[in-house]
Amino acid sequence: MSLNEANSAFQDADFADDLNIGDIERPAERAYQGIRRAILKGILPSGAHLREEALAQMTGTSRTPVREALRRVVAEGLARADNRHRYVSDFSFKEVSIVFDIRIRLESFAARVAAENITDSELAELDHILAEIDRIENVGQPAATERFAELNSRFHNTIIKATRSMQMQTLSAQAVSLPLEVIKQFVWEQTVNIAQSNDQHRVIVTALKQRNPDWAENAMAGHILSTKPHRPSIMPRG
Amino acid sequence: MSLNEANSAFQDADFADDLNIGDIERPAERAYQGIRRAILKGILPSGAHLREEALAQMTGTSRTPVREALRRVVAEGLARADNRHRYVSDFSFKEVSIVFDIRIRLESFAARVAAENITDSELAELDHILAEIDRIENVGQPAATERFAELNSRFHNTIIKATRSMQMQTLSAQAVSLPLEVIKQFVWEQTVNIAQSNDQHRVIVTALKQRNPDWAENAMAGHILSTKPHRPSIMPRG
DNA sequence: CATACGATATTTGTATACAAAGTCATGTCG
DNA sequence: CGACATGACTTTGTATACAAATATCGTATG
Repeated sequence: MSLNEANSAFQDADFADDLNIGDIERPAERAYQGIRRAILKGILPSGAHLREEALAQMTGTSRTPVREALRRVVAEGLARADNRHRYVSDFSFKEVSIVFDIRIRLESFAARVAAENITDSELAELDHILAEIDRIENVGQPAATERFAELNSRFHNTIIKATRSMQMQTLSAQAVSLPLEVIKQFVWEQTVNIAQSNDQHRVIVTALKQRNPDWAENAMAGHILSTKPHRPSIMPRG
Repeated sequence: MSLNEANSAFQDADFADDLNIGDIERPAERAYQGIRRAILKGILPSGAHLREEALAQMTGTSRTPVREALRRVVAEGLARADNRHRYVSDFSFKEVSIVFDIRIRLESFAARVAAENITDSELAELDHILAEIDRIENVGQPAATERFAELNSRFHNTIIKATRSMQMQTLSAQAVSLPLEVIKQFVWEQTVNIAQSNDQHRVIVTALKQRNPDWAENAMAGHILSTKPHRPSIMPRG
């Protein structure tokens, strides 16, 4: 077994703590979150063979929810299907870089469409998120970064939802999940600038309030561009 | 049962012929292709509740492969998950239009990346596809349209593969599947111009041969733009 | 010594039984 | 008469047994 080293890592340990899935009741969700987090935390490294039985044990479920979770994980791009097996995707700098370039195009277009469809209550929601981000303290601490990641995610999702397009939401969810999580682990700790990011958020919201599609599109593109990693050296793997 | 009318449509009929899944052996593939085609052919109309047991009967398999197929269909955007149920997506003009706009951005970027990574053998493959499209006869006949759709699909997929990015391939597969199939049914019969389309293909290949990213990007954008439906009236549903 | 072959073990695919959750209609009580 | 509790029914969720496919490894053979 040439890929065994990848799995031997979770033969005898209790990963419920490590994966923070201890309090997730529904097996399908447990399996999904468990596999997802194991990949993102590097417990399941690039190229690791995702064996159903082993993952069922790891997440404390059975093969059925694991199989469904694997479908989702593959659809998200975190794993790839090959023949009948699945393997953890590689998160080389080149792959992450391309996903950012795709996000720039996808989300800036979303901002354009949103500018023409966003409701007042959604704009209020964005204002609220802006204020919450401003209130983050102890910048640099893991808790603060975590909090920002969550609010930032809500900010982007609110705009995507404001397009009123299910297809846009489906597609974006997939394009966004990879970098938002991978980068949170590898890049943000070192480079994220919450204040600067929120300044850009404010510009985007202003453009949306003015229902100015061109400006919204440009502002969103600039915002994502500014978070795109540009040095291969900051990627620890690949 | 308010949504029963959607399912009563396939209670007593034999859809194996209609769906052309008679010769697909593997249940998982049978289920997937069966559901997919039933949606695209309108047998399962927008909003129809996708019941596992009924679909298992329809495709001649059991619930397990149907559930996996439903995951794929949802990930592709052909259906949406809501609570614990799944429903056929709506293919309103607005949704199809947005997917085209996304494709323009996604695939033109793919062409840009491909220009820097494509191999000589892939360029030869593109030349071959071009020649095959030129050889299509009886333009206007369903068989010719079908043949063009297949070759056109191969043309676009070859370029996406030439980006050398798994993430690009994963994402594109989903963005492309919806319109390429839906439009084939509703729009192309009326508007596709094979000769004009292949002229555009030739320009794209020339740009790729010259390893000119800007030109490749622009040519691809123009090509997809020219196939985008711009009149709501040509969409029969939604 | 390399290779082809076949037995064995491993892994995924499929079907199905049962559990859980949600829905709807009915009937009872305020 | 209306609100709500109750229970039957429908549908999805989960676990598991078994089938099929594939990989692995030892052995025999040229």
